[in-house]
Amino acid sequence: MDSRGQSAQQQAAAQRRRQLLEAAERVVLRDGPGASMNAIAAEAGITKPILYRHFGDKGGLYKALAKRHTDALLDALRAALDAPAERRARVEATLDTYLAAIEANPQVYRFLMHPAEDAAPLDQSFDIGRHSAPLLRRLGEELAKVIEERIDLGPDGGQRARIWGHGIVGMMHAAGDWWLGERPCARQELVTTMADLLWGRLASAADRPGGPGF
Amino acid sequence: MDSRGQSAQQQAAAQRRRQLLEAAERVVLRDGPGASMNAIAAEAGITKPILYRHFGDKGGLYKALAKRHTDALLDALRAALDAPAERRARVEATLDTYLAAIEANPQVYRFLMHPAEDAAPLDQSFDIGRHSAPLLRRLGEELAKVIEERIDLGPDGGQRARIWGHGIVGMMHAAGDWWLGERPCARQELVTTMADLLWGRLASAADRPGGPGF
DNA sequence: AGACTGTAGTTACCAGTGGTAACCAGTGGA
DNA sequence: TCCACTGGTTACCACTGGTAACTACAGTCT
Repeated sequence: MDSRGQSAQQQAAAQRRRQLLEAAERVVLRDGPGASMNAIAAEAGITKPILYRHFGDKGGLYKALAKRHTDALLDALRAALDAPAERRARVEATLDTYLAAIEANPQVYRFLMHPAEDAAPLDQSFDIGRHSAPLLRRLGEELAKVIEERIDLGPDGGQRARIWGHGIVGMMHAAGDWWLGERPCARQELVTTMADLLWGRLASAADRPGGPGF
Repeated sequence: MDSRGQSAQQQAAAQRRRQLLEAAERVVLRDGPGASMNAIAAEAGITKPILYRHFGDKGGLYKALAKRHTDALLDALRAALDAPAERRARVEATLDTYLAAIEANPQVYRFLMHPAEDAAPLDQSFDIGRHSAPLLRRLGEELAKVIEERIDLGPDGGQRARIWGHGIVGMMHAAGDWWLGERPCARQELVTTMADLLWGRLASAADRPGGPGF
């Protein structure tokens, strides 16, 4: 074996795989998540069966395609989360990083959030959320880990941290999705307002005069 | 026209439509969101084309199917939101209502959240989130309305209310989805912990000893 | 040289999907 | 009796994901 522990053939195969993934990405960006395997193969200058040899099935291709972006996003978020600053600043930086990413290329993140409903016809077992949004799950778990490591939440803190992790990620995602569709305000304002929500301003805000509180 | 403003024929058609929807619901609950039009038609004891006469296309059927459940859920949530109690109690009641609903029949809500990626092949315009989760959008807007009506958020309060509305709904959804998959704790604990998050406990919690704060 | 093996690539196909055109049968009214 | 209408059907279309069977060319061993 050579210095990297793989033969020249394996290396060539890996490079080919990268080329195919790039072609697939071009097509998905152009045609949306419903892009067909035929279209992807054509873009790569080949035909379907070799795609299947490399990636098994469409899910495999999409998973490989997703991995690169999720890893990149996760790295960026971890960096924001680990920056040397006080808690509020970190939260805002993390939110802003996420929003900047989805703003930069929305198609990619639409694809990541809704990756190919497969729905095996004979699968009796009900698998809610397994294919729904793996990226969100990963983000939630990751955030939960950071929260648990850094904040003292008393007994059962692990449980609380996970709930908060998934909850905050969901908040970020839903608000970001809505914002991206309507663009009702600047990114900074969205970030500040969401951080305010996490800082308890919903609880401390005054009732509107003349009605029962929310 | 008769007392309800429709002929007997129209009335019969509406009833037929209801029957078809019930059959469709049975199939979707059994086979998941990927259920085929053929299967639905067979369950209703008929064949495809009359489904298309009634609902136009699959999206139409699914939209009609979704409407009933979303309306029911929205009503329940509005009731919890409007109950005569203090703010915290209302928030908890609303969260609990949502979680109880998705717990009661998860399949229905999985269907509502991911209703049939259509992705018209020639649609160049990028429509992030338009088909992704109409129910979540509706919930977000609804909550935003309630927040705006009842809480004084100063100038630009409408904007803030919408951000919070979508954010809170996203939090509720993501945490609920995760919880439903793993069932790591009782519903009540999830509700309390999420409400704590909204009440600013993330901001007020102490750092873990020996590290920079989150 | 010549045979053997493995791999990239092809064509041609399969079952099943959403969707539609054309037709058939019964029913009420002129 | 003939006409329009309506619920329903069969038979099809283009296309999808996925696969089997084949060709063509690389390298290797005898």
